[in-house]
Amino acid sequence: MYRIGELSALYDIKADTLRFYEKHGLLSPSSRSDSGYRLYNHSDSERLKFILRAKAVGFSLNDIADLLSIEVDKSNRACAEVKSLVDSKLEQVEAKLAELQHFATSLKSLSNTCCGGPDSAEHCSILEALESSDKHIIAKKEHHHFAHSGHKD
Amino acid sequence: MYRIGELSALYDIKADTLRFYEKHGLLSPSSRSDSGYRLYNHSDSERLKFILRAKAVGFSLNDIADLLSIEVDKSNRACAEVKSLVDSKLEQVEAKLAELQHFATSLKSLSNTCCGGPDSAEHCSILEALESSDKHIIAKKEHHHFAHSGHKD
DNA sequence: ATAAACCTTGGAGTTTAATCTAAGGTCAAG
DNA sequence: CTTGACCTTAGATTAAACTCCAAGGTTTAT
Repeated sequence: MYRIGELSALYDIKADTLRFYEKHGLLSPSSRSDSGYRLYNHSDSERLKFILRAKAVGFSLNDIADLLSIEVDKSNRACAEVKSLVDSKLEQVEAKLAELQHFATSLKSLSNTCCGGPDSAEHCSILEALESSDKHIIAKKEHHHFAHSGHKD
Repeated sequence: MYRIGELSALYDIKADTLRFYEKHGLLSPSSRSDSGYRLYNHSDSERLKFILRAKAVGFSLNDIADLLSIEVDKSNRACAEVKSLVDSKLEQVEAKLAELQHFATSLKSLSNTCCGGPDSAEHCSILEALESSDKHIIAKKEHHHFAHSGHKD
């Protein structure tokens, strides 16, 4: 059992943040001491970890409340309603994944081209790197065929 | 060339948001009309796309300003300073990727177990699904050997 | 040439997610 | 038995990211 100060220290957040999450229905301590102190157990701690991870990848506290509300009735009853929620969140997650993979590729290529390679930089900004990673896909189709194609600005 | 209303409509944001981004140094129109209207070109539009994508995957506007500031001097001069910025952003992106993959796996397993399978639900919340996806990795090592192996919590 | 739909600015207001303050109760150590 | 670190509550303040408003100029269509 953790008191509010212990749990907040564990995740490097403020005790106030935990009270804030409680007020907004995201995380309540599973019990209280005789004198009214909040007491969090392991499961509360796992729930907090989830909240913080979800937040880190761009979900709002409302989104997270939705995710946490996915508590399917064991008797298979609530499944239909829940499935659409899960699937819509899964779509969001997969869209974010695709974006991030794009970013990662661009940052890697930026890092290699600008700072690792023997030549002077050709891709010189994250934007150019992103554009060139798009072009790379097209270039494959056109078999890397860069003639003097009139580039009008 | 887009006017502010056209560009904002294109990305389903408010014109005010574009003025806000301009005030905060994220995106300025490449020119103005005679009467002072903002005029955005294709490259401005690409920059906006980048901003919105970065935002969607959990970067703050400050983070995004950092990313956009990665404009390496063609002469290879600024590379050293820039490389550490790129690499630290890459680390952030890869951490987010790992989190999201975790989420995606859990949501998929939740969807399958609860709503697709012939059996009644066993994983009944996103939290249990996340926990069980951790266990799954351990289970692989033990060659899917679910005997009564004393599971001490 | 005048209305409707757009644009300009500066500044105020809103939402989300915390973070701080004040006034007081609790608990372990000296 | 009191000092200091911790906890309680309610409510005020902050910061980021918009979002709206007022007063006025511009463009386009009739």
